[in-house]
Amino acid sequence: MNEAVALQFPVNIGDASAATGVSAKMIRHYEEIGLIPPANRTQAGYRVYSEADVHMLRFIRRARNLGFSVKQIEGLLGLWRDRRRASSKVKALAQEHIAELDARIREMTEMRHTLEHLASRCHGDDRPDCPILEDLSSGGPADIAQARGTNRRGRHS
Amino acid sequence: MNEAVALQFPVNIGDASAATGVSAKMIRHYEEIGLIPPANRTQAGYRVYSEADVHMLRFIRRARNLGFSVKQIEGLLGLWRDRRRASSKVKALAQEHIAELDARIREMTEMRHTLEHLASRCHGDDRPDCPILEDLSSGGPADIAQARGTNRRGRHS
DNA sequence: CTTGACTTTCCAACCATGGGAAGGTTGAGG
DNA sequence: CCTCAACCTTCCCATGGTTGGAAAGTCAAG
Repeated sequence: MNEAVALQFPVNIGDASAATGVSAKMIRHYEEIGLIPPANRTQAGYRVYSEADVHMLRFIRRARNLGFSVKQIEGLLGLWRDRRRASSKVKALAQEHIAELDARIREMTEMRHTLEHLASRCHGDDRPDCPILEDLSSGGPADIAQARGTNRRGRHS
Repeated sequence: MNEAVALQFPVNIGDASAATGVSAKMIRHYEEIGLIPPANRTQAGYRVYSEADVHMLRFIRRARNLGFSVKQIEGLLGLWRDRRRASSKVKALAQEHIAELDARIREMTEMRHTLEHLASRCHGDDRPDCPILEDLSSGGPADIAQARGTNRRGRHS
């Protein structure tokens, strides 16, 4: 149905956006922060995008969908454009990102775990007592080291 | 060693921070956004915190450690203070948050999966060919519906 | 009094994104 | 030719949670 009527290049930002799934706002933003080079302009000042530009935007969206940061995408784009790149560099970037994902997943899984545990012991009825609040209220296992009893200039003598 | 010299209340923001693990910056921020009531002040304008205040700040930090948003903590604090609360409300809040965690974990796990798959097929040597870039460059399975062939006002006639 | 560790407020940045205002451009249809 | 809607432009603001710094005031110890 949406047979995609094959847009003819170059296109305006709206078409570029629709063709790539990157919002016009974000396309401008990426240009502003230098992730993509400044677009060509019509005499009226409208940005115009070539097929290659659209290709690049799609690349960016896909990388974002995989959770790469803009910083990382900058690197990926550089490698993408460099036909003499070493695939090891790409792989390293990917693995760096995988490690980040792992860290975040681990962190959140731990939270989920603790929370699940607490919730499972909460009656969940109209009585007020609740292990969740009790834990938050006073020191579950996860507490942070205490320091500084009173300021060095404390009034202790 | 850090036998915590038992600070005497009320305390300054620095001591409150050290005693709770919430940075002074964030304590002021929480006050500003109304998560906590405005602290009492000395004549000089220094914020002072009672033992109860410190308790509340610890509560907040623990909730944050579990990944609750400030919005959610607002709710938790309300329930915490309400001795006639129904534990069901607390549980509901917790489960709402668990669901959010689940969603994010699922999302990131999926990313990790895809990425891992691609990375495993990348030689990672000095040759340039790399399935990671190839996938980003042209349509892995995750692509977004295309719309709008050309603007409605397109030059098609 | 000086020193330095504290405190205050204010302003800005991060990251990625969205919202909206005010104004210019385009092209189709009347 | 004029009007109207749908585009486009730039600009500023907001989100969420946190950190950073600057400029200035306070406080206690030496």
